[in-house]
Amino acid sequence: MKSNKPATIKEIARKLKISPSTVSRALNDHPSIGLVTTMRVKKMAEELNYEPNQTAIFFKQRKTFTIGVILPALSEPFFSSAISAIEAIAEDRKYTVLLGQSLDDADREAKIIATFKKHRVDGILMSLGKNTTDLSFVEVLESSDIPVVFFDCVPESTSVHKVYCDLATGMDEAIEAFISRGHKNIALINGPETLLSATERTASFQEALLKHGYEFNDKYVVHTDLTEHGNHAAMEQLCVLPERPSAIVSFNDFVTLDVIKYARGKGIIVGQDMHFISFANYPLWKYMENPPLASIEQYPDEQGKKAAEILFEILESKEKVEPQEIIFSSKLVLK
Amino acid sequence: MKSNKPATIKEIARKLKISPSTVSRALNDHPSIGLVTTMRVKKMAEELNYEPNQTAIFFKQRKTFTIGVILPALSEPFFSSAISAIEAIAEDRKYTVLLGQSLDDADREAKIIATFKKHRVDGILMSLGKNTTDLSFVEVLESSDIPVVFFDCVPESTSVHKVYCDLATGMDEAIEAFISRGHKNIALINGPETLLSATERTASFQEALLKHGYEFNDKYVVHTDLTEHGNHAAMEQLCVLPERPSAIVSFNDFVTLDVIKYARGKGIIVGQDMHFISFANYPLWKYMENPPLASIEQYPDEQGKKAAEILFEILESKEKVEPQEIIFSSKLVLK
DNA sequence: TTGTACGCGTTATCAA
DNA sequence: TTGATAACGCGTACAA
Repeated sequence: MKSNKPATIKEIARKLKISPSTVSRALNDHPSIGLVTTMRVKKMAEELNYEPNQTAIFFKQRKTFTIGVILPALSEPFFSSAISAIEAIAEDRKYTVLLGQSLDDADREAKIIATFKKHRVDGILMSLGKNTTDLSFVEVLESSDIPVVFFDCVPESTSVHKVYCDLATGMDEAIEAFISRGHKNIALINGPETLLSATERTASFQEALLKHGYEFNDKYVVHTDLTEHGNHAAMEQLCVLPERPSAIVSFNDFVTLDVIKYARGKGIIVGQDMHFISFANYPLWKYMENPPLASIEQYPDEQGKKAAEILFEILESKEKVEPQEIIFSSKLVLK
Repeated sequence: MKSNKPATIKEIARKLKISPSTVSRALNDHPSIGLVTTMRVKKMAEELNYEPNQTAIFFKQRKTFTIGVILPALSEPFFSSAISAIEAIAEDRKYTVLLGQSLDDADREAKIIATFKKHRVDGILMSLGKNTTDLSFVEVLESSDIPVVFFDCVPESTSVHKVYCDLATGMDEAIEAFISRGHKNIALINGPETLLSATERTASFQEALLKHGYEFNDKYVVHTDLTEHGNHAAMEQLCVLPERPSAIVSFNDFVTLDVIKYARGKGIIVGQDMHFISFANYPLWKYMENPPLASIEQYPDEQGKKAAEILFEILESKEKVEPQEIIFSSKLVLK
């Protein structure tokens, strides 16, 4: 078995009776070093199983070739897609990905950021947790010269880099799909009212209805706290309305899953008595016997890819990069 | 806006007209430093927004407080559960997690290992890809003093640390469940024959049948390459048998999803004409209208947790830790 | 109680 | 073409 202390430049130099700097240059193919010397050095390096100590190099060049990715939870297929795209880009650029799941907990989020900062990541990609209100960390990171690019769940501020999906286009297509199929009573099961993404959904829901000459009735907008119980309760609220909706847009696919299950329990036939469209485009709808009518794709991989590209653009550019805002259009995908 | 060059110990020392070593000690609450000095130093550190440069510390102590996790794909809920458990343990110990997805590609796997080695991770947790045959990297890592703990998909070697799930117990329970419900013709849709995990399944399938006094007929064992088409083809093979099986154990939940869909297309009613059990315990079965009879839980989080604990035990112990082998029992979970 | 000196592995600068 | 030296930021043995 080999020794566990990896060889260093110094050792090579000693064995060859030349100076460490010569060795360093030879290994880096510096033009000033003679061919013979270079060969000898490389041969010896090979023999001694030399491997550059990256921690020393990182330290010296003040760069770790590491980016941190912070997201709510990998259990959501949306985020596992996103991080896969990010990892692919990072690998191309010879960067490594540090992982942090916030689990929608602002404290955890803060901790992860602190850890990443300690580890001197070169940059951060982040999708905010649902409960994050304090965004002061952005400035802290900025003052440490660690760029952040947000994706999917992004802050309102215009002075940050962000990549996200415009919900309005998908919502509009959803409403249109429902209307063209003759639905009169269209409801929205929305997330907690405290969420920006929820208020956006309500706004675009209302707008889409009006645009198509429909009335907006706020009785048809209910809210869930996104727990199973909350999802069922929201559905219950809609079911007891005098004119029960026949078409429902819901906050996301997870809500729809719960709601469909609830509906089944009530004897409501999905795809016949009641139709669903939700956000996210959960990959397994195709296996369901009675899937929703459609899902609104938000392109996690495109978002991750673009966010990563922006981050690397920032890292590779010497000048300050102006805050970028990239907006993808969400899109209705029929099932 | 603050400067982007974080303050160093030297600067604090200069401002306070004391030596850097005193500052260092004060910041680390070294007992020999006077209370007043300590206070002054800390105050100045605060003012200058001092943050220890971890890359320097990592470099010096030859330790990065980083572990690498290599797994096939986060899109499998099994692995996203596992990595979440790992991340939780790592966070406790103040370690950070570097992510690498192999996508079942041996070349990618090798690349990731090389990258992790360059980054001088303190240890590695790994679940092998389906196509990995060359395990020589284990010795290479060992010679670099980077411990590896395998989980779930582990090598056969007895000289490595590994945590995995014994498939036989779950298989036995599955067969028993089928038999007790009166099934005579029980089939197995297995993965590629080249996979160790597939041969294991066949062996335990056979064993369980014999144990219950049933004959083993290899016509009832078919193989799929795990693509959608392969899954359908395997099912087709079973359907054309003279005595069509009424109960099927399949390689994993993804295979079952495809197969159930196929069965539906053929007018076969799942849970009536045909019953399924598969490995993995995919979390969304509960939303399915006609779910499989049961799923065999393989405890990704327990596996991840245990593997991480072993790794930290190795990292924290000064002596060599003997190769550990932890085997969880898989367990049938009725749906 | 505090300061001096050194080293971790590498590379850039300057000198030879 | 090569070598000596310094520096990155920190911690610590040794000296005072």
